[in-house]
Amino acid sequence: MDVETGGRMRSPTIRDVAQAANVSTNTVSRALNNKPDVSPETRRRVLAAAKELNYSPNNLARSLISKKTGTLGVVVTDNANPFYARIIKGIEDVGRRHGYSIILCNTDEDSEREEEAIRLLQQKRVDGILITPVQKDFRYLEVLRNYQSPFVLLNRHPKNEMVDYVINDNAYGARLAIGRLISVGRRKIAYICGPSTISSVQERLEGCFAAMEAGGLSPKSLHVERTNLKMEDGFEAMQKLLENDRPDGVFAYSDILAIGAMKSILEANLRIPEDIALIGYDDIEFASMLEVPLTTVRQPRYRIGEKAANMLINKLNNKNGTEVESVVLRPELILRKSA
Amino acid sequence: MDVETGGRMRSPTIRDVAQAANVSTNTVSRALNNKPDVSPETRRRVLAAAKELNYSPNNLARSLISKKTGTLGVVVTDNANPFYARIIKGIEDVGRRHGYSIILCNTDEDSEREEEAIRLLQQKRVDGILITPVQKDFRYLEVLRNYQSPFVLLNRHPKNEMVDYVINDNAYGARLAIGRLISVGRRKIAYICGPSTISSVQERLEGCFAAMEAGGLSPKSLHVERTNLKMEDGFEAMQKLLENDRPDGVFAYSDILAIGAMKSILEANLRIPEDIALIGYDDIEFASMLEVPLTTVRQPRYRIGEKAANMLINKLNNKNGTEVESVVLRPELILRKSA
DNA sequence: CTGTTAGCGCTTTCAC
DNA sequence: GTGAAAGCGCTAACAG
Repeated sequence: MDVETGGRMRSPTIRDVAQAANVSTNTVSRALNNKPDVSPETRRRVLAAAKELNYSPNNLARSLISKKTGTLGVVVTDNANPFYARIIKGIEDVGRRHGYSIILCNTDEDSEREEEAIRLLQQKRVDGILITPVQKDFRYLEVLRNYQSPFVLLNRHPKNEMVDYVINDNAYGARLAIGRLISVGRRKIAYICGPSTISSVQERLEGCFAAMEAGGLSPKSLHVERTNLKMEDGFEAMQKLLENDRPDGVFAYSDILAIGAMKSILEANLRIPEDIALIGYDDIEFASMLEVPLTTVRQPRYRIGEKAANMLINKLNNKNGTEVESVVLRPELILRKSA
Repeated sequence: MDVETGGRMRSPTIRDVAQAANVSTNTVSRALNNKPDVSPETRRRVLAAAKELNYSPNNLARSLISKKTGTLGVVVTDNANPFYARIIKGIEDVGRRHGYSIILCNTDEDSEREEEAIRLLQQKRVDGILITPVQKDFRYLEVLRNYQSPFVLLNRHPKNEMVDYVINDNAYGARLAIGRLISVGRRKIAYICGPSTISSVQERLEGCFAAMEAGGLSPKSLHVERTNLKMEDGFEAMQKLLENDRPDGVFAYSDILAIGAMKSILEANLRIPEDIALIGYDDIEFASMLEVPLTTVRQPRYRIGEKAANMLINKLNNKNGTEVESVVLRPELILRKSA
């Protein structure tokens, strides 16, 4: 309900409630915040007045004083990517339980937008930030650090920097994948992946090399096909691979890329896994429902979100002092039909 | 960069900048906001000082005065559902272009949480709200209306109420689906759907009836299988249908339900579409990549988000006065293998 | 128990 | 052009 003042409507403030209840604003504040030192009778009157006026406290004013907004910034490359969508869900659940809401920003893998997003969140004075960095450059780290509030990195992290992050063991995951391809007799193996600046891309690459070595194949023989991270990129990358020196085993950096690759393989009238064995990464919801159910390396996506949110909230409460924490979750190979 | 005051660090305020530049806070404000009446030299000094101190304006204080937060609330049932994920993306894109960020809230189809979310957004003084109502009751409407700011409903809307909303033509979409099932010779048709309180569920049901009639089948013969909206619900609903009086054509309220149903059908060693033709709704990204590529009714998900965000922002700018606007987008049938 | 005063960081009059 | 003063809505510190 709004309050009328000379014809203009405005939402009721604590002063309106105070007047209605015939007390000072201070008393209203204390009654509404369940502080002691308010007589039951007064409290009752205040509550009644607040309800009557449909009063809703203005968190902006509160935050200005408390220096806490109860808001976390979440920066990802694309909220519609099922991988991130699920992580966001984990963050939102944990956040809500602890009284935080989240402001969502997409970067679409664009460093400019990433920087804008961080600055914006900073201006809105979010209490902390959860971010999957674009990693085309390092500006984000500088901007984040100039900001006095805590942040936790998701999925990607800079080498040799002391920052909090939650990732999965990318090298291990890649070893599982390549190991599987080798164990089903594949010798001409390709890795379809994204830009080399992205830490998870590179860590998986190193895992690939290690697994090749361990499997008695020359790491040099691994065909690394670089592209971007959209489904179409996977499609095109696979087409290239089909055109020259077709592999018999393909490991894709993500399920999204794998799906693109799958499309390409099937369109070429080749069979999966008979002609080409295919393995993805992430285990998004639909991996099991695909035309060829996808063998993939599962990351605990929801838990990544949960864990990161919990870490951030602990930091906000100043648990564990200023100690830097990194969490590496273990992925697992999910065998289906594609490899 | 932070400012030190007796050992305690705090982020720099406009006063710190003013001191550093040897001007009043007022002048800083005007310089930073590109207002006229600031000499070039002063402006330069202010900007330099702000940069030096790494000053970031506090939007809370600004918003307290301007009564605008540059934030929109987005309330959906589940951000990880690909249907909503894509709508959110549309909202985020439009919002960002117009200077709005978004606070994301999930309800998980729970009216309590919906009410909490709206109240929270209200306290945070978001400029407007975009919401897919749970529609288990009507409290949300009351709460939204008590709030002085505009809102736009997504996908679902109450009957006989003057509110702004963006939906797709559910009855039309359902007619396309049922029409298709009939045209491929199906006579025993089932509709797997959610609770009857949800407007889109009922509108599609009415479309089903109309299409049955038009196709020469008794509307009464439509088997309506009510369930909830998760994939497992689709699975279980289909199992029930298989057990008693198996249909030869199934229309599912959503692709998610259709996927559950598909699993159930294939597990029973029945063929799609030979034994049972199956049609979904929404056309989520993966519908075309499923084990049996899904025939479905496509909704323009991204555009729903875009359109709703644009409507809301127009209202905020007080275009179109106070006129209530409802937008009904036209869905289309996408023929694939399942029907 | 309750009211008064001051101030969070900023913008907006209104003087000068 | 620039500064001083007031105030957005609220809470914290201090009186009484």
